[in-house]
Amino acid sequence: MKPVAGTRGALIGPAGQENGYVMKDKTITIYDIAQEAGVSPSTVSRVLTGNAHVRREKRERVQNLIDKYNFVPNALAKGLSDTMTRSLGVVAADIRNPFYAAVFMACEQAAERLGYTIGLFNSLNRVENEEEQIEKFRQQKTDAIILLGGRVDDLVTNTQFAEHVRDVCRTTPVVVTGKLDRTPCYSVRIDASAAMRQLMDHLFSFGHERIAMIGGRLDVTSTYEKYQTYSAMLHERGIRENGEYVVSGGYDYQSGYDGMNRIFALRERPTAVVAINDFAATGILRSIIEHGLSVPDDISVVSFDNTYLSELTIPKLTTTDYDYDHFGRLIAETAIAAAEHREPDPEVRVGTTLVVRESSGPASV
Amino acid sequence: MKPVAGTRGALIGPAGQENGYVMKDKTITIYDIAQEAGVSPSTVSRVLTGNAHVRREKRERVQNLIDKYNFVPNALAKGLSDTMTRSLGVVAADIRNPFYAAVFMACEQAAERLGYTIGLFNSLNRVENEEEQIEKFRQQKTDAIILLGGRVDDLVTNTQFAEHVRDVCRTTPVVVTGKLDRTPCYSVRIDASAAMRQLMDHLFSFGHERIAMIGGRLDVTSTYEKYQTYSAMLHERGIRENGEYVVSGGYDYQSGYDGMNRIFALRERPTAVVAINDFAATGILRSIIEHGLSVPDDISVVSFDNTYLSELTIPKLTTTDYDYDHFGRLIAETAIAAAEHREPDPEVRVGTTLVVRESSGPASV
DNA sequence: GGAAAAATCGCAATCGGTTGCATGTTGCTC
DNA sequence: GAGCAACATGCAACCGATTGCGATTTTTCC
Repeated sequence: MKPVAGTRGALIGPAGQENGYVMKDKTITIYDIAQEAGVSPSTVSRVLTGNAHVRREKRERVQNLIDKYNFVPNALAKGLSDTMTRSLGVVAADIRNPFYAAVFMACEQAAERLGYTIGLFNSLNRVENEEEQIEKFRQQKTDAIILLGGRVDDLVTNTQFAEHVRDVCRTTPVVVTGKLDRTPCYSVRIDASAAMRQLMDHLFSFGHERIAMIGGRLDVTSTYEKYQTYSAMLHERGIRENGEYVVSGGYDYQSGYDGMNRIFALRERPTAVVAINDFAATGILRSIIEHGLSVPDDISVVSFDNTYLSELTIPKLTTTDYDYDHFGRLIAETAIAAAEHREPDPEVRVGTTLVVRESSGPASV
Repeated sequence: MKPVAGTRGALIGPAGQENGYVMKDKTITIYDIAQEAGVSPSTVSRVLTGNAHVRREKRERVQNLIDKYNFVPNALAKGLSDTMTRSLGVVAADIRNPFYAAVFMACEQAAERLGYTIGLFNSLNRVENEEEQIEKFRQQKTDAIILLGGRVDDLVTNTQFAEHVRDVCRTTPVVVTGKLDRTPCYSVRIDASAAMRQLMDHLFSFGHERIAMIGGRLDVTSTYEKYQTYSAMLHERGIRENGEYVVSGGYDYQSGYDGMNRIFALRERPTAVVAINDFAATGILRSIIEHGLSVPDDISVVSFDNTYLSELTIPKLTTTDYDYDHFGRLIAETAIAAAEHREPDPEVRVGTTLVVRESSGPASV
């Protein structure tokens, strides 16, 4: 930037406008305000931050100028001298997924209430991207970094990724919605196990015994926990676990659709299926309809997440809800508390609620 | 921040770790690198930015240290002296809406490729929020601000909002996906009129004449354009426009559902309905099913946006697609070009493609 | 009324970079 | 080998805030 002629704090000229073309106004600084108010920049800074004594008369004089010029302090400069930028960096696996969108929103709202700003980035689940963005946030000196889904959940690539995160943790607190072993970061996550329990209990109460589980990769922590619980609960009831009923895959429509088609290839089909999430459930619904059966009369379908998808399918889905506002708030609060060295609980799990809608019913004979 | 003892650029100590507790590492700066490399900070800066001559030997010496310490230049400091932060601020109406999510993602990907970072904020359509966030971005000195949907589309509150935006435009380029009259900001938007034309032609080709339009507020620019085209095309065909067939409302599931129920209250029902977007279409589908009719046999349903929703409904929706990657790229490129004073086209419209799926068919008798 | 305590407020350093200017160095040309 | 352009590199100012220190003014209290 070219140095401005004269010393700091030149006079504030009239807003620039030149023969039709918009001209950038000179950005005004505390020096400008200070000069016009006849005080020192320090004083302006003090009325800005508010935590110091300034004589009433001067305070008002300065405040008026601030209002008059619609002055906003430069966050970069502030961050530079403060070491606190009051900003959080979020890396989300895929913001198009309604689950992440909901969490992000809640998180962002909470952060905002606490006076923090949020930067978002989508990793699209590519590791390089994720690491790259974490670096970018580090450059920007965000006070904390939040990882929504993505690699934090993946037990396989976990090792090398954890390595990187571990490195980052040494300079910036990191909170993840998954589990990263032996890494000093905060974890705030859904109690996947409890959610599965609710779903299974619900199905049992309807007399289901042949229950399938479709979608999700077992190397993802939350999915693994779900499977563990699924398996355990069948055993508790003395029901033989049928390996063919567990079809792993992804977390989208197609995975649900393909998975259910696989199920239909079996000689004995289940009376109920648990989808890994609402998204997959929609694919499952489609497959069932295409096979000429109906939900829940022939087959019950339940899923996780209670995103808005579960209300717009036909039939509406029975799912588990997480109170997104609460979830998001916990994430934001944890991140901020960590940023402010208030040592938050390093591991928080949030509960779930069963939401019964139309897609589940008594087991067919 | 407490001043560090000694002069600038103390020696780099070993990574801090203390009886189990993680300790923040000292953040290293170009001064540290400079000292250890035995050169001046200017030189380090020069190898960092790359656009200056540095003797090969020194360049390598510095580069090695940068790698060794995994040094990342402080973006705040850089932004302070540069006046370019290479960051964009995005204010989205509601990121949970798959349309905005898709646009945002595309936009973000494009910006990233161009070396820019993105900050996101959700206005949830509340004006104060929107203005407040714009201010926040201004403080952060983002090089440009992008407004996705929200108030930029609203013709009513437009006046006062435009006032504010006009103010912002004087310091930061603004690009909107709508239309803001008499405001010096860039507009990149869907050709809503063309999209409607494709939908109507498609329906006409199936012999439909009694066509309803459900959802959307006429005081929103894009919706108004759609309605204008809808109306004009009926007239072209010499079809009398039935006022009761135009049911305005919101842009969500409920609006579609309620709107369609209203239609069913009429004595003569339409043979086809155009939903304001995929979201509303899902509600319409529900209403039709509940009335014991089927799509598209009894009624055809078409909509706008081609979000992933249109593929997971039963039946899958016929909609208009926008090539989101292209759309997002245009937005990002416009914003960046403006930021770099390269005067981009102030008004760009992106075309649409009809995607025929299962929800439309011949008019029933 | 006078002294100590408290409130004001400016100076100047600092955060971590970038860059114009000035001062060498090198390399080329003839 | 002289002359000159291009290259290298350091110094110091600057971006726009914050803040400790110390000087000055007010208040408060006996």
